[in-house]
Order: sequence, then structure tokens, then C-alpha cells
Amino acid sequence: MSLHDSTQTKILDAAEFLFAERGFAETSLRTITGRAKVNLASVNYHFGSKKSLIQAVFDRFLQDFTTQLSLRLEELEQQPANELQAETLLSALIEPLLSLNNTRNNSVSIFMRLLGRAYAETQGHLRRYVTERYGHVLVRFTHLFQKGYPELSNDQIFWRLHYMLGSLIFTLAGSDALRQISEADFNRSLEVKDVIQEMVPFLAAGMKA
Amino acid sequence: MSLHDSTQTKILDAAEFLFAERGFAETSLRTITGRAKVNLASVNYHFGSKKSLIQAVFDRFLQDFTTQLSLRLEELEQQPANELQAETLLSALIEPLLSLNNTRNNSVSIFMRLLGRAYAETQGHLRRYVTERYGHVLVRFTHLFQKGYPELSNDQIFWRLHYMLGSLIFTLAGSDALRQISEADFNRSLEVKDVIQEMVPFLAAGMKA
DNA sequence: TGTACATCAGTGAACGCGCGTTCACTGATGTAC
DNA sequence: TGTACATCAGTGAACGCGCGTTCACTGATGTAC
Repeated sequence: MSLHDSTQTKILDAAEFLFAERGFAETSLRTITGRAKVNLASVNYHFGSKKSLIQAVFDRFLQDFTTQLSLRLEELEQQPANELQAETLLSALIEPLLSLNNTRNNSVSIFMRLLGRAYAETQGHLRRYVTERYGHVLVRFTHLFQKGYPELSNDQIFWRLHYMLGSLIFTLAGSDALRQISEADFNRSLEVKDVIQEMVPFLAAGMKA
Repeated sequence: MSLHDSTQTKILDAAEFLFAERGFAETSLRTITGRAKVNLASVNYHFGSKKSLIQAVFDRFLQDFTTQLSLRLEELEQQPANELQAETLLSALIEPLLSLNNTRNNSVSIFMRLLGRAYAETQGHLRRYVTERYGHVLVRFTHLFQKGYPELSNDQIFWRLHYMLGSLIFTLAGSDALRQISEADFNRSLEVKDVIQEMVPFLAAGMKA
């Protein structure tokens, strides 16, 4: 966080960190504004409510991510079916994810923890909001898999994509803790980048099974 | 819930449903006791605190589950390495899970949602509690995989087991919603049992990759 | 150039509300002699 | 068999606390004439 960050940016930075760390209900506006070193009332001044702040935190991530992902999907949509291998399609998902780390540190694991929490909010406003605003990229991704793997039925692909998302979100959301265990037990220190790359063979094999 | 249930059981039943549905912080003791039709103060009388109630909800599930799982693991620990196929090991995990549904309805998806929430509580008391009390069965499960797949390194197995847990928890936690979509889009109605069985080839292929 | 007004970011203090927890109490059942 | 006391499950009302939000206000900057 630079000295010249606007109040809005300071709030978003503090909020995304704390929401990922503790959850939405467990993080009070007083904790957020305390960390961001801004006035308590400024959250409601800039964002209107806590609910809208949560959505703003997601928007900042999802706009970055879906812009990048859309570009990859457009390229792939031009390709013939035999170029749409599971590994290729996974890269289209993973590279935009990794590029988040260029903007801010640890963004990937923060983003995944937020997604995991949004997912847990089965009946909440957040899941609905994310699905409505960003669901179309998942649909395009599904179509590419159907084209690449015509021998699989549409509902097999639907389910397998969710298995895959589960692995990705769950593993990356907990990757800080898992990386620590991995280092202690196997003397092997991994970057988030490495963790993701290790997942590709596992996920690709599953998709093709 | 039968008419003869004790106050403790009524509280546990209401709490596990609501915790899975909304989360721990989002569920107040007033909501729980309202649903259970018992006095507000009786939670603190029987369980001491909200925190202890949460642990008691987990204990009831985990005792059932780990008892069953331990029996399977003992059998498998007698087997030679070539009997320890990924599919066999997965059954040892899945069958105790499915048998939870015999005791109470929808137990599997409630249990998985609770596990997902516990997992999200990265730094909370709950994750520590569950790991300390029930971590040893995960260790035994890991050893069986190492014996069955000696060509994989220990840390590959460690990571792949977590990919697998991610798929399982994430998919089953959201299985009610996913089953609805599946039925609407593909005219295919699935039981939780079917969802789990469909996951086996995906997960087994990934483990062997 | 000077004056009046509008807009905007930010502030400090207070608001009412729902929360987990506590406490004094009741009434039923069990136990000792 | 009768009496005194102990134990236990459960209750109704209140406690203080932290929460998200609101409100009247300040001070800086921009705009119109």
C-alpha cells in the first residue's frame, strides 16, 4: 500500500485481506478502517454499506481476472477441436489466475479464499451476485470442453468442471498452510505457481478419465 | 426429530442444520433455540458456550464417521500393496460417508458443508480442534496410499490427497444446488450417492496420473 | 480579480439493535437417615 | 413411611458489549457571474 493510495483503495486493500483471513461476518468495519488507517464512517461514505464493500472487493478481483480469461477464451474459440486438450484449457484458466500475483502480493491465495467463502454462502447475496455478473465466462469455458471432448456427455463435463473447481479453490485457498506443512515434512519449499503447476496432471487426468 | 428427543439432541440437530446453511457467526443462539423450540439459556446450560456447541456438533459427526472409517482402514492395513488400488482406497472413505445418511437425512451434504466452513476458518479454533482430534485417521489413509503407489513421492501423495479432499468437500457441500442445476439442464436427477460414485473415476485417474 | 455558492472527501460522536452470557429462581426426582 | 437435603434440567429477564449505520458538521476545491 503506497502513501498516495486513495481512501477507497486503502479500504479495499484492508478489507480483502481481512475478509480472506477471517470471513465476512467475522470482520467488523472497525477492524477494516483500523487497518486501513481511515475513518470508520468513510466506508459507508464511499461504498454505502458493508454488503456493497464486499461486492466491491470481489469486483476488483473478478474484473482483472475475467478480462484476462476472456482474451484466452477468444483465442481458444478460434481453434479446431483437436487443439482443445485438457492441459491447454487448464492453462487458459491458470495463467490469468497467476497474473493476479503481478498486481498485488499473494493475490491468488486471497482471491481463492474469498471465492471459497463466497461459495460457502450457499443462499447469500454474494453467490447470486458473482454468478449473475461473471457466470457467462464459466459457460464459455464449458463449451470449449464440450468441443474438445465430444465423447463426454454434457452433464459429465458439468460435474467434472466442478470437481476441478473444488480442487483448485480448496487447495489454493489453503495453500499457505499446506505449503508450510510440505516444507516441514518433505523439505520442499513451493511457490503458489508450483502448487498450481503440480495440479495440472492430476486435473487433466481426471477430466479425460 | 422425534418427540422424545432430549433438549441436547434438539439443540444439536437445529445447530448443525443452521451452521451448515448459514455459517457459524451468522447463526445466533436465538435462531438455534427458536428452531429447536427450547429455552435460550439451555445452550449455555448444556454446552457452556457457543464455541463448545460448535465443537459438539462436529464431534457427533466425526465420531460416527471416524469409527466407521477406522474399521475399513484396519482391514486395508492387512492387505498386500497390490490390493491397494485408488478405487479401493476411495471406497474406504466414501462408504463411511454414505452411511451417515442412514442415521439422519442429508447428513452427508450437511457434514461436508460444515467441513468446508471449518476449513475456511484458517486460523480459528475449529480447524485446530478437528486436526488435533481426528488428524490421525488422515495419516493412516496417507500411509495406505504410499504403500499402494510406491512410485509416487510422499509429497506428491500429500498434495494429491488434498486435491481429492477439495473436490469431495467442495462438490458435496454444494451438491444440493448442483443437483438442481443438473436436473434442470440435463433432465437427470441424481442422488447424493450417485454424485459420489461419479466422482470415483475422476479422482482415481488423478491419483494415478 | 473578487464574491457567492456548490460539490466533494472526510470526520467525530452518537444511535438503536441483536448478540452471547449470566443470574436468581423453579420444580421435579433421587438419596440419607 | 416421613422428613430434610441434594442434585439436576430448565427458565425468564436482564446484563454489557460491539456492531453497522446515521447525522450534523468541517474544510478544501471548483464554478458562475
